[in-house]
Amino acid sequence: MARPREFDIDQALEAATEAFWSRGYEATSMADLMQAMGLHKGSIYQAFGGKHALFMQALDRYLGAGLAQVQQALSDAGPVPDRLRAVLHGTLQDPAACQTARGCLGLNTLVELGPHDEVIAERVRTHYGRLREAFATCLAEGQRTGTIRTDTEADLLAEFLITTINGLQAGGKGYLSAVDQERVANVALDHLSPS
Amino acid sequence: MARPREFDIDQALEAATEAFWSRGYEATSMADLMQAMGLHKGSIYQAFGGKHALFMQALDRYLGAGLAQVQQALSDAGPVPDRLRAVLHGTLQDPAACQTARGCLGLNTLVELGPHDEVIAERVRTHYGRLREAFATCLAEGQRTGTIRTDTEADLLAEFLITTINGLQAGGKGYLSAVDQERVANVALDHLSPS
DNA sequence: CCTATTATTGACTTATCGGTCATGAATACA
DNA sequence: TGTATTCATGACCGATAAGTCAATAATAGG
Repeated sequence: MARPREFDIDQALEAATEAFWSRGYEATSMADLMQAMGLHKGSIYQAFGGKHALFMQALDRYLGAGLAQVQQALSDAGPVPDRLRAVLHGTLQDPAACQTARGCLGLNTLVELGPHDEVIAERVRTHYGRLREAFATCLAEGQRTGTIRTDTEADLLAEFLITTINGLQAGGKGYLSAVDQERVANVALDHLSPS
Repeated sequence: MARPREFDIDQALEAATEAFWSRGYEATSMADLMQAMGLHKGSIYQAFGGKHALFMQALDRYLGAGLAQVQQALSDAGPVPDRLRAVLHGTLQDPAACQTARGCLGLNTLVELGPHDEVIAERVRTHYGRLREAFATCLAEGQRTGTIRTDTEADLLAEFLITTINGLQAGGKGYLSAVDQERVANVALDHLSPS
């Protein structure tokens, strides 16, 4: 029995995510967010509780969706190496093509806020933990079916892949073209084959 | 024939580097810099010309020193794999041990400012270009002496190594312990051996 | 229709941002 | 010693930061 909200929470959160994604946390002002979300300042504070709280909700939404996407791609049918290749290639981006190479919001946040914001660091930590689990499960399957080398634990190979992805995301923000990213990704993927 | 400067430029620049390194560009205020450098605001503006100009000089100094260090380590005596291992291990850091895991200022800058500041992006781009050259030269030597695989170009292997390093630097800012970083580094280094 | 409850709006507050500048101090050279 | 020149100092500036709040609007239940 009250006045109903005039905007969609999830849609507003997505708009906020876009803003944080392209500019980073510190460089995104409330004015930027107001414009991106199409809302007045008061509405944002009432619905989300402030810049930091808004960022957390946007981050959670982003990480959750990204994780689900990866989990699905990794549990597809088809050979394990193909799934891994699809996931890695799916993350690439051309810094020349995109006006602003946003990279991955998770990585951006890890680098910008990881060492200073313990609450956010915790979220990012558990996200990368889940990501590692997803990769490790897929890699273990590959090890059982003979398409992935067995002389290294699946968990470690998973961490290696995530490290590669993060390195590629970083390179894509400035000095690595999409083609070069793909070449490097293939080098990493080659390393997973049984010898 | 004028009043001499009372502080050391390079020392002040190093203090500024420390500040930018631990907090990032946006999150470091002029007040932070004043405290870190032990200088009054006017002196900083007169000597360096403003926050952005100061950051550029600090970044140049940092990247130059880092490149020289890597170049020296990569042209050491001893087997090529040992040199590469030394360089990779030299970049690792424990996020738990350090209060604030600063990572690498070059990577931090690439992620924070790469897509938005063309002047800085250019510096970072040429830095990573030189870094790739240094690694490629060392890797090519290893290929000639039989300690590095020859089925992949040295340039590509170099880019792969830099990608790994950047991924490790990122992981070290939040979710990867020094031990785990070392494990992943070893996986990447294993990939360089001839089959 | 009345009322309780929540949403919207935009003016307002306080603090801090990067940056400027007038003043006074310290030196080298004449 | 006088003077030109650069340096150090900190008060000051307009702009903008995040955040607050009182007034108004819109709904649901009674």
